[in-house]
Amino acid sequence: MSLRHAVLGLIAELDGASGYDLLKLFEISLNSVWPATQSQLYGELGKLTAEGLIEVVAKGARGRKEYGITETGRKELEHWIAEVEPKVPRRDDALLRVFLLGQVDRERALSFLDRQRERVEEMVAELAGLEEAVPWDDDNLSFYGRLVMEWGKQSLRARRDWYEWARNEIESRG
Amino acid sequence: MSLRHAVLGLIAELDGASGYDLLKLFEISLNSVWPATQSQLYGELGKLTAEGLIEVVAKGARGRKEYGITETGRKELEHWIAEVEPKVPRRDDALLRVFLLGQVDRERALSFLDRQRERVEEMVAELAGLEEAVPWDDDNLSFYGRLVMEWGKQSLRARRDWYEWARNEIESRG
DNA sequence: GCTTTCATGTAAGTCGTTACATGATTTC
DNA sequence: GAAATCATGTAACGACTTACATGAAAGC
Repeated sequence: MSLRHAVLGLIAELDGASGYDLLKLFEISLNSVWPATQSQLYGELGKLTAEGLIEVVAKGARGRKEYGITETGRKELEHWIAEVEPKVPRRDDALLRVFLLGQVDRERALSFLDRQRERVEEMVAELAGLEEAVPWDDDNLSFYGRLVMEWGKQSLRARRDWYEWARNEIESRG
Repeated sequence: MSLRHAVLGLIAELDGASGYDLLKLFEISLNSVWPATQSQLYGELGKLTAEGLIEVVAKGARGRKEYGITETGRKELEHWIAEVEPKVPRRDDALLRVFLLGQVDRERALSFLDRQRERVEEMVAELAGLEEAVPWDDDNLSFYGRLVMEWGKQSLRARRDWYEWARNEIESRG
């Protein structure tokens, strides 16, 4: 049930937006935190409207519908942000492979870890590039977006270090 | 498509197992990497059998069916581990909240980050306790399980530090 | 006039969660 | 004999992905 709060939150931050606006904003801002497809988005907008959390505040050209958050929606959003405990994501494709690494021979295991470390390094570089490219403002979206991006970099660096360590553990194993 | 490889991998490691065996093993070993419910498991065993990646190798009391991995299954497993690139998990409930933290007042934002830092600290302690409680063997499952657990601890510590840093960033913001 | 961008909607299929349903065997 | 454990299966619902489908307006 997080997509709905992502949508609700962006509509609140933008002070009104269309499905199309949101789609663009998801791509550039929420893509690494809570991605959403076009089809999911329009579906959710329909449900949120039906439940009275958002409403159509204006209609534009080409069938454009601009949504605004309602009082009910704002309450739900604030409640979700501050009072609902987040669940910790657990599923991790790469770690599952590490767990099962005993099923392939030593050479392939080592090269797997080396390759993953490289991939992570590329991702760090990409993020750093993105950080420079983004025109950081001093609004809330920029401020909190920067915090989130900082987490992205830190966690990738931690992952890189761990891959290196794990590789050495395997190499020095009997 | 990772559940199937988790199942395949555990059957290979155990050298044969029933749905019930796997259910128990998922709970104690894969719970923090790739959790699965009973209903998912039995469904996947059916599909894997139909596709010839596993087969029933023995039948026991109470309708018990023991599965073994086939040659096809083993090839698919090794291919998936060593050659299919893992996808990086992106969705993170807690980070989405941080991104939208401008929607609640400063006080609630700070207390949110404090509470999350505390929760992470509890999780670190829990993991450390689990690590001591587990009877570490010197088989592959233990060896690689330990590597994965080490990642769990490192990433939680990184997250804790970040929560602390982010809190201070907000506090010192104009 | 043609292409791009804006703009919305729906359908099919997979994956995951929760709950229901049933029964055999072992342990106390 | 009752309770716990072993053991499997299915149904309903929600979330996510991919693909299909359509059309209006703006830019060149």
